Amino acid sequence: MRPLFHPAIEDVRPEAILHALADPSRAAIFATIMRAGCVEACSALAAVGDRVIPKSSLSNHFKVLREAGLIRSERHGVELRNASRWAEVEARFPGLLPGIINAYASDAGACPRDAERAAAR
Amino acid sequence: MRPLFHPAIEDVRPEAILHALADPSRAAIFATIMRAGCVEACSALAAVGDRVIPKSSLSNHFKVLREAGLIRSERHGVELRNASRWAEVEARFPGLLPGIINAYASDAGACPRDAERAAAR
DNA sequence: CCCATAGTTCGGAACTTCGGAACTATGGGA
DNA sequence: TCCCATAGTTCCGAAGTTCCGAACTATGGG
Repeated sequence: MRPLFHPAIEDVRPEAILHALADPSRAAIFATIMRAGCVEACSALAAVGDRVIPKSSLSNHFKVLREAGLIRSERHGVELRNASRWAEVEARFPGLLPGIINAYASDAGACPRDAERAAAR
Repeated sequence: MRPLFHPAIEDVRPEAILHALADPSRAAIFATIMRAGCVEACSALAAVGDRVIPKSSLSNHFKVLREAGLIRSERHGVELRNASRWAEVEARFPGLLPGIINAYASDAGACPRDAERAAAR
């Protein structure tokens, strides 16, 4: 458990980032870590929207984000603090993260309405 | 087979785009369609780098790109012509596609050297 | 030493992806 | 018209991935 693996920024691959953020829960977790002034415990994110994420799935989501090079996790006492690696990733792949985060943000407005429409059928 | 389904641009979801482009073969296919002046037959893309892609996998890749809203396919005689929906997607999610395409492009330089280094061990 | 809390690992069920073989659709001769 | 060639699609089994509950490990506080 101890040695949390973080890839060096030059080993970060675009496909890993896209794969990590192609899951809306993971994208939401990542967006929260970014917005939250860059440090957040895993358990603070146990829900996305109104959906509860089981601990084991959460643990896996964090692992995927970590191994994609998107976040850095450190043990602080009994909990894990997660910081986004935004600046590093932005330097390596300029425009990638803003594009993705904006896409999800602009979609968030459309999504509830879609859900209503779907429910109305 | 006949009715090729294309989502309306407002139904296109960011996670579908990320998922479609998280596969390097599909990203390469999409980049080629874009660069090639926007129209290309499926079979013109039967290889990515030096790797041959079987017909059935190719067909599936095109389907994923189509259903993600990234390309538009039309039958022209016996073949399918594929055009990228870049402008529409760019209008809906500004910066998303350039960010992704640039990330892959800037990684392409790093990749062969990585391969050499790995081979040298 | 024991307990509580925070995460990780394990393992099986459900889902996805890959690719070969067989199939369908379209157009061009003869 | 019939047959052939070409371009894609569908089917299906093997291999891989994801999800999540249960059991486990690590850390710190009585």
